[in-house]
Amino acid sequence: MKRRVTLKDVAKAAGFHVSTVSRALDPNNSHLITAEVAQRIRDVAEKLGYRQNAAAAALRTSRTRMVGVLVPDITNPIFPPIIRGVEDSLRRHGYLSIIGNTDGDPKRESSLVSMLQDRGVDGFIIASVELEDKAVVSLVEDGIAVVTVNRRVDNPAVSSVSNDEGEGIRRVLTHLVSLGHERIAHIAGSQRFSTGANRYRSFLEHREALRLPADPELVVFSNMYNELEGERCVEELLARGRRFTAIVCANDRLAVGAIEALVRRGLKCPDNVSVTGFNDMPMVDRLRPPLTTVRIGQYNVGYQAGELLAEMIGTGQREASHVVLPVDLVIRGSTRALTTALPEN
Amino acid sequence: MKRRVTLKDVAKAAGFHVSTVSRALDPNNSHLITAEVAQRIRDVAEKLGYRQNAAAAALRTSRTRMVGVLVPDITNPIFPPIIRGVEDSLRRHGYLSIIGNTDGDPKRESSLVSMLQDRGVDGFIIASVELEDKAVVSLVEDGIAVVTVNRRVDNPAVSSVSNDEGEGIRRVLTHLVSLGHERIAHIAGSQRFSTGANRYRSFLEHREALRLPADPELVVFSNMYNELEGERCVEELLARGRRFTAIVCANDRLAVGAIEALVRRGLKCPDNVSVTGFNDMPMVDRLRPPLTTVRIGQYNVGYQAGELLAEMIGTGQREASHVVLPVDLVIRGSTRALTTALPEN
DNA sequence: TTGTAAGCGTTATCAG
DNA sequence: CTGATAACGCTTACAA
Repeated sequence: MKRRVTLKDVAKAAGFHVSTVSRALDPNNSHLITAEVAQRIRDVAEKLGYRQNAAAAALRTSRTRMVGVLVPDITNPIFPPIIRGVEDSLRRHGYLSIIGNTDGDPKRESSLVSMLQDRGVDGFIIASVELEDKAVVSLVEDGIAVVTVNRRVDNPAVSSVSNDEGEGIRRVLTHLVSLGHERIAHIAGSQRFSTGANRYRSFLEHREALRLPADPELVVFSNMYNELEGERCVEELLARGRRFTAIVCANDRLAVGAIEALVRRGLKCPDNVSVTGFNDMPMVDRLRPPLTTVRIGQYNVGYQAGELLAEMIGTGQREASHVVLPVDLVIRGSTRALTTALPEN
Repeated sequence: MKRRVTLKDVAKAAGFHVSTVSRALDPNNSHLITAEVAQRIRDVAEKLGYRQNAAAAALRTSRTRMVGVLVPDITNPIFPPIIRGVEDSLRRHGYLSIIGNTDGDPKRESSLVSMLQDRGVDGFIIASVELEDKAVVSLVEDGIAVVTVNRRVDNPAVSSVSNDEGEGIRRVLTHLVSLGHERIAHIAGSQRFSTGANRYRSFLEHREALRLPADPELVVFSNMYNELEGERCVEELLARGRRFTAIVCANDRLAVGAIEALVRRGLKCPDNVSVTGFNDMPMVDRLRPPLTTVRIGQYNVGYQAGELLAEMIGTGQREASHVVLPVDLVIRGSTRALTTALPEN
């Protein structure tokens, strides 16, 4: 295990001073150096296998070229493509991403944040925020570069890249209406998250705009975005005894659970009840029935967040931006035109 | 944006020297200090909001408490649980994980490796290795701590944590035989990967042990672990015109593609052909039909790899270990007893 | 048990 | 354009 080659080694071998070598090797400063000297130095460095010691550089410049990426749980299929987008973007700018799983626990989140701050990350991309997220807001107030992705904080000072949830829900509802549905239920996401809150608000808004019956009993709130909650919410919906012919779910996992619960109760999707999701996560096109859902550009939302953060770090600019990306309705097998026979549950 | 609190600040505030403060704050050295002094210092540090500057510590000790985690593509559903296991384990030991996607490209892999070495990571967990992986072997030869996870390198000097592929295939085959199947095809994984090679070898081995017909035309090799390749392989299998009543696929994604191609050709699974997968990745229990597959402990394989790496880093021990974890057969709907009517394709 | 001082490898400032 | 020098914040012999 041999000692790493340092600037000093290169300097000695090349016959120049370390500071000259440092400049020659830094693209931003190499123009200060005679071109051929710079080239010679680069050759020597290459030959010796010189690699910058990132810790030393970080200590000196107090920039680590690392960013922290916080997600609730990498295991949730929605996040990998987002993370991938973030990483690809950030890597192009020379940043490495450190990923942390918060499990949606604010305590874990702030402990992770401080762990990453110890490491001196240059910024944060956060997918795990809640609408009221003190940790994130105070990060921003301290002048740290932060971009939330997919979700937003209820504070315009925190930059974000998110999806056009309103448009997604509008497209879902008009699609269902075009199929003849009127009594449409909603399994809402947790209102602690901007996604849950926005989709719910849009549901109400467009339900009204489309002049659909506004029965509050047709909305049930989930606590988490998972299949089990989807099942529970359908059970609750059925228990309320209101008639409905379609369910708009706040995300795909809820929809998957919802369909499962319907089947268990002898109701078929889409024959008896149409169901829609949100996100178009991997595999939902292969389910039976394939899920009608709103496609978000998962990779892209991550990529754009990376770009935005890189710019904030690079320029030192801390003015907040809010990027909202377009969505698409993907019509598949879980929605169907209303026929004569309506279920009377 | 105020200056960070340093040891010196704490020292001044507490009325001790920085070295004393450093020791007091380091659990490994605090025993060298009068207990109450140590406590007082910790209190002051806390009050001032002291956070260690990791870059400075790393520069001094040349240990960063970061590890590199390389996967082919985080977007592939098999990896998130593994990564999660790695991270959870490593975090308990105080390490942060930096994840990189290689896309299965050896060039990208070695570029990532050197990027991470620049950053001075203390070790590597690599899920993206091929059987002949020069980059990884030379890493190990340089004395770097490396553990491969899920896959192995064809070199016993490289530590690994993997699954009992042989047992998995054995269970699959005996299951199929118990259902009356005899002419069993195999869609093998790429032989560049230990998983593909092991599962293929085990297939041959147990096919012989079970005295099944050994028709080489019943094996077709995929190039990548994805659905499209599964489809292609089934097409090839059908084109060969040999009779078969079951297909053992080297992994779940191949199986998903295989079933799709079968359906397209008017063959039903499991009615006409039984299909098995490997990995039990998320969602395959919700497909139609739900996939019979071999369950590996995805989280656990990652966790164990993290433990092993942490130990290697901690002790400096570089002797290779090879951990092989048990697997389970999960019988679901994609396999069925052979009935009278055999398809004659 | 605590203090002193050197040095990890860079980069930035200042001279020349 | 290049060289000398200091300093980033921490750890660790060694000295007291």
